[in-house]
Amino acid sequence: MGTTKNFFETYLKKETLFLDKSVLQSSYTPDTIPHREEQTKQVAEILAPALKMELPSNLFIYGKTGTGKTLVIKHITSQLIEITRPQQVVLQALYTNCKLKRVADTEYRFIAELCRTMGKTVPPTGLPTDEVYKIFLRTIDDTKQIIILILDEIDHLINKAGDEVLYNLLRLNAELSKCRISIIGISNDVQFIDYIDPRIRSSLSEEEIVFPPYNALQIQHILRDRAEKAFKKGSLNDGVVEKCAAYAAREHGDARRALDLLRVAGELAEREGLPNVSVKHIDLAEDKIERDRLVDIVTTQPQQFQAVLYSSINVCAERGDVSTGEVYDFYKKLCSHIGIRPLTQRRVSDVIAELDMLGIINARVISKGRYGRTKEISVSGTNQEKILVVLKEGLGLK
DNA sequence: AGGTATTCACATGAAACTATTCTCTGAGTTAGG
DNA sequence: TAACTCAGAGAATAGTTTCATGTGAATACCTGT
Repeated sequence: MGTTKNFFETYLKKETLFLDKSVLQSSYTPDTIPHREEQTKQVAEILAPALKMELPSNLFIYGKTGTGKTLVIKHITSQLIEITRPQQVVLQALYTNCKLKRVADTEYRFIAELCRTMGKTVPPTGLPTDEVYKIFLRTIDDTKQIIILILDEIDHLINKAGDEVLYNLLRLNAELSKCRISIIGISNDVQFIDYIDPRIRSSLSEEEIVFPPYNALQIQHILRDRAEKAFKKGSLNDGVVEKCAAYAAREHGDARRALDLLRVAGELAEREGLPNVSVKHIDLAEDKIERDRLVDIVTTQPQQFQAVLYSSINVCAERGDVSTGEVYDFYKKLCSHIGIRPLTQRRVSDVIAELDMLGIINARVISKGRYGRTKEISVSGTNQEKILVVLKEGLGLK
């Protein structure tokens, strides 16, 4: 008790490295977006007609994660709304992230989500889908206005729900009398547009803008900008920003990642009670971020997934690369041991594929000729111990 | 030796089934006037 | 008679199971030299 109190007291007294940590968080919106002037201008030009109550073209934006797509769009739409507020032009920007709200991965839920952002309460299930469409229509069509619908990570939505959603959305304008909708799609996947119906494609991407990745220098610039606000003077050693930028540039110029890296490195240094962040903290930070990510994913997996993962790790530890069948055998024994009903091999095969997608294990299909065709499963294990602990916890093993 | 055909051990697909959540509807029930 | 309750029908989703079909290449099996 007393020691905890002491700890808190010294904690409070301890010098912090940060001035304002929130500057490094992904929710932070800077006033200016460096190295995105060109894109900002393009988007502004495309959306400008909305000011005169004309419908802007539909827009499609590509770019890898952390290239500032969302930032630019949010920035511009909020400015647009700011300007229109005193005038009689009514403009609304509806922003939906199709991935973050992982509930919105079917057509029904997606539309329901839109209704909810409009302030309507829609039951999560129980209504026919077109009923929800009607609710949405009625809600937006009661005033003369322009709506800019922003669909972030749209590829996610289409992958799960199919492209009919888009078709219906695009057709919506025909059924509206007072209100007009313009759609902005944002996607990480550059090839995504090739997979959807050409008719939808042409009307959805009347305009296209590509956000190229930042290069190392640009990331350095961004980092320095933010670091100046986030950290106290002189708390970053030489080379820290450079190294952060280099790491992030290696990963297709992801600025968000660079910022995370810097923030976590700062936290680590601070926890050690050091007066400044040094290069080695970047490495530690990268390790920590990866480990946290894995542990987080694993704990949130359903029990069956955990069981399959546990089996994979164990069998792999025993004899290196293994096949689906071997994992399945172990898995069946595990199930009877802990008393859960085993899934079919068909399902386990899918589960393994999904675990592979999550990056927890590696599975690739190989043919061993006469000896069949199977997945070759391996576990790249730098952080296995921690994951195993989590798994045993989740499965109720000693 | 060179060329086909087999064959293994799953992969991959599609459809159908189960369980669950949630709304809506209308019949039956209740309580108050 | 109005208000309330409650079961059942329907809509929708997640997670499987069942059934069916596909598949890459190491081997087995030919064939003709």
